[in-house]
Amino acid sequence: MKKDVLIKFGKKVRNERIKLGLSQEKLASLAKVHRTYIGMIERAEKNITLTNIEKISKALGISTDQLIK
Amino acid sequence: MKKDVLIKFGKKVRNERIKLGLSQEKLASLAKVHRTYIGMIERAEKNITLTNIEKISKALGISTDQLIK
DNA sequence: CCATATGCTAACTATAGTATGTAGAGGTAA
DNA sequence: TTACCTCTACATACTATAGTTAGCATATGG
Repeated sequence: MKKDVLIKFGKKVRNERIKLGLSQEKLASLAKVHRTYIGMIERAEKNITLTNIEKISKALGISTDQLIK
Repeated sequence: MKKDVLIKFGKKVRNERIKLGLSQEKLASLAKVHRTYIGMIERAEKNITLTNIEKISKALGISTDQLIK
């Protein structure tokens, strides 16, 4: 029931986060979203909206389309 | 209060839709979403989720990241 | 006149996003 | 061992809003 597009996105977020040596909590505060929300996104449990995709991509320092691709 | 990222996305959708000569209704049925929803997206009135971004990009025949960029 | 396309409102249902708390894994140190 | 950390998974409940649907308006073209 988990959508491929969400799984792929979650993996991308986790990879980029770890690459930067950030904890979920650090990334959350950078992106100004809740701590547990980052975990949910990485586990593909939530269907993220475009504005939050943008927030997270900025926090990760990469372009939005790069994070989707 | 409308977010830039949503305005940009809406314009992109409208441009691609018109380029293909599709009405909002035709695009909606291709993407399997409601007619008025396409209008709302193009007018940046809704904060679209990743799964719907994918639906619409597929209906438009372009990649998801292309539609975001 | 009629048909097609779009904007817009309003109401509703489903779910995104927030927040708290608990538990467990892994590391470090005494 | 035991006692702390830090990080993450996960459950739960709540609030905000995404997404659905119907209806009515206006514009344009046949």
